Amino acid sequence: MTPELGPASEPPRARFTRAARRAGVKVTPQRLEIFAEVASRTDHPDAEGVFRAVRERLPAVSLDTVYRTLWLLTDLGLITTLGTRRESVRFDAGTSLHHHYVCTACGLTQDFESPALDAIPLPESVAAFGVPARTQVEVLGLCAACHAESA
Amino acid sequence: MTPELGPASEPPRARFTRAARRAGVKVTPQRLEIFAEVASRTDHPDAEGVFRAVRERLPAVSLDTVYRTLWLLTDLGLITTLGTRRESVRFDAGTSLHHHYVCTACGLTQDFESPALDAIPLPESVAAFGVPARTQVEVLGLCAACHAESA
DNA sequence: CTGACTGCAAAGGGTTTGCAGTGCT
DNA sequence: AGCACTGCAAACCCTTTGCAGTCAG
Repeated sequence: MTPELGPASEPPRARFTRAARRAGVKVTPQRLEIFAEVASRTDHPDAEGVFRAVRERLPAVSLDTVYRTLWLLTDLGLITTLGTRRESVRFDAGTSLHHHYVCTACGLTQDFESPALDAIPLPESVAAFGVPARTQVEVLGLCAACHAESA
Repeated sequence: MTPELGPASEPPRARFTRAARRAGVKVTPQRLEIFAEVASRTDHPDAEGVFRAVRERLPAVSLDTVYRTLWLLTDLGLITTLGTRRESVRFDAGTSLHHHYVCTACGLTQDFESPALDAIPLPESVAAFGVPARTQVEVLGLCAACHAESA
């Protein structure tokens, strides 16, 4: 699911081209433009945001191509998604401080507790963002079931 | 947005009743049942999952009441949502290892880097879940703008 | 050339909302 | 008794899918 993220130094278009050739998928102007857009941004745009930006250079792109391409890039390991995957919102009775183990393949989220992780010191730079309330560690990986399946 | 999570020891129904009285919202069988359900679970059900479970005790509940109640409980600070809020999926060109500062009010997510956080030792218990790939720290709080607004 | 890819439009699934009736306070 | 709350059903939004034409390899 996330084989490698590749060298950050190589220009986006070249990186995509190499990854696409290797995976046997076609290199199209839409895909180049979409990857270049995501790679150039430090905020975390959703599909709509990418669409609006890419449309300025490629007026004919369609939103569904943006979606298809973003998931393709995810499968190629060139980008990742934030938070839980393409699922519905999940709720959590916040009765105790805990951390999450999230399976990147199926989205299964399991809690674990760790007094050591509860007390992580934050870098000072965080203060610039606002007022932190709590800190959670998110461990991303494959769950046992998905790992067995991919073997 | 998340004033307090309250004592975990108090029974769920009593906790909800106190919180509701204090906030001036009504205590209904549906709300009691929905909160009791979420509080009793360690997995992270979505609205549909809560709905199915609650329906066994309250056959007449409707899915939209479950939604309304879950967001009410979130506003009361009794439960939280997992991952980013009720938004669309966001994408991230994963070029470097970074951590996230997430505003619990507006969902704004900002990256920051911290070599110290990159190297957190994980507790051994995590190995039981599967094969970890990477670890990210998620700092939850208000962003500067939302904090200013709530003041 | 040929199959993968795109754009279009319509379907899909999760979530929200307007309304009239119900029940908590 | 009054007003918040519920259930119903329709609306909504984001995302996905089927199809015919197009283009990269």
